[in-house]
Amino acid sequence: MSQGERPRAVHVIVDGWAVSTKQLIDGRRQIVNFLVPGDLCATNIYILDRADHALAALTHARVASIGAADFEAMMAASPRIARALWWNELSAASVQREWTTSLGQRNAYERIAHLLCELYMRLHAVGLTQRGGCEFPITQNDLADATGLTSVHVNRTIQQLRHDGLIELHDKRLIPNDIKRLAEAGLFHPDYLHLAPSIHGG
Amino acid sequence: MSQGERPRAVHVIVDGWAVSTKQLIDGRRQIVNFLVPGDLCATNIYILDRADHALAALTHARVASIGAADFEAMMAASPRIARALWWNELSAASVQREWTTSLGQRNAYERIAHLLCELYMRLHAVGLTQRGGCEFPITQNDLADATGLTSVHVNRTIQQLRHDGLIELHDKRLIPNDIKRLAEAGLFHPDYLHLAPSIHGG
DNA sequence: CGAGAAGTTGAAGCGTGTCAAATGCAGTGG
DNA sequence: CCACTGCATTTGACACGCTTCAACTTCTCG
Repeated sequence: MSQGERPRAVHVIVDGWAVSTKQLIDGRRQIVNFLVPGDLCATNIYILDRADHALAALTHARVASIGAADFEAMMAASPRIARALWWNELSAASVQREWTTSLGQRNAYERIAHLLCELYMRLHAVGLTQRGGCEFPITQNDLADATGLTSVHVNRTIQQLRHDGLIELHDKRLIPNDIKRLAEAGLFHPDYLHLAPSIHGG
Repeated sequence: MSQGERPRAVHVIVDGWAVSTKQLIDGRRQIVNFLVPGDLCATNIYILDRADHALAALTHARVASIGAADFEAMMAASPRIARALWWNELSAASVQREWTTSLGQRNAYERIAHLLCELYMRLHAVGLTQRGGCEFPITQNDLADATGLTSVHVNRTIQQLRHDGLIELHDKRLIPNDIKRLAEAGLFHPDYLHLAPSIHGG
């Protein structure tokens, strides 16, 4: 999906990673969210005009699409589903506020620590961590676009995190060696993710 | 409403200004949105656990509250209202993404120009502009907390905007002298606000 | 008329950006 | 199997936007 396009369907990431991005007219690009398996996106089929952000796959990814009509029918048919969709939208908004806060208040080191924490926790919540680590196909360039830093500075900051024993990061895998200290370093507090309630509403 | 509190009601700003803020454990504060008359907030009564952000009045303000039960009844009773509320939530999310982009990609000058543009347009959309200007009760300190800058640098940047003839800002009033150039300076494109459709859905 | 909040100013320092080049690594084709 | 290509990562030197600190001024309002 491209920025400015009229969205036609709701997408669910089945497999793989994707990003949601916004682009300024002069080309600067901001990644506004990472999407991992289980994540919904483009719920804004309700907003009739153009999409304000773009979606792109980071890895080879499988994506399920639900047409607008089906989506609305689903919402109408089951209050339980409607509620779950509300819940999903609201917790996505909460994550977006946390990103705003990160970019506004945290420095490079805290920002990256926080982002790594968030992604690890989100993957953990959907059972996608193994042996204390997780897949991590994000390039330092993408991290730069997500954190509002340059890739050069991202590189230096990651080296610092490694040196401080907080993470291992290589071969597209992230291992938070000391997730507690990583969370402290990033002033990370998982509440904003609103995780845990696998069954919600009713 | 405080961060960490269990939200009880949906609020509507009837009159006056408010802010939605997030605070880090060490005290740093980020303003994640400004709320002007007509704005809804704390729709997250659906998220059962704690509020991830706080609400505070900036000026003397009148606020209407809708209890959770009434709110849900309203949604259930009228698909039209439900749809409007969805629309409201989705466009709020869009604004939040734009803020993320601002903090990540725009420099101080662009950031402030963009924010002033946004607020002016939002006020304009609800008929709260007069003679090419609008009320502007936001202190430079608040602007700093919203843009992730220091108040000192906000001050200098505003002086620059004044000097460049883009705005007048005094006595709690903002006058965008040249809104077109201000928008250009802030790389502002109003699409993300999803304004205009006063009657929506159906 | 006094006191606190908001706005303004100057000088110095630091975090992050910029530019440029080197290195490593995976895929491709000869 | 090796040259070739392109992308991701790493490194160094230098520049600059923004912060910090501290003082001063101007407003607001009881």
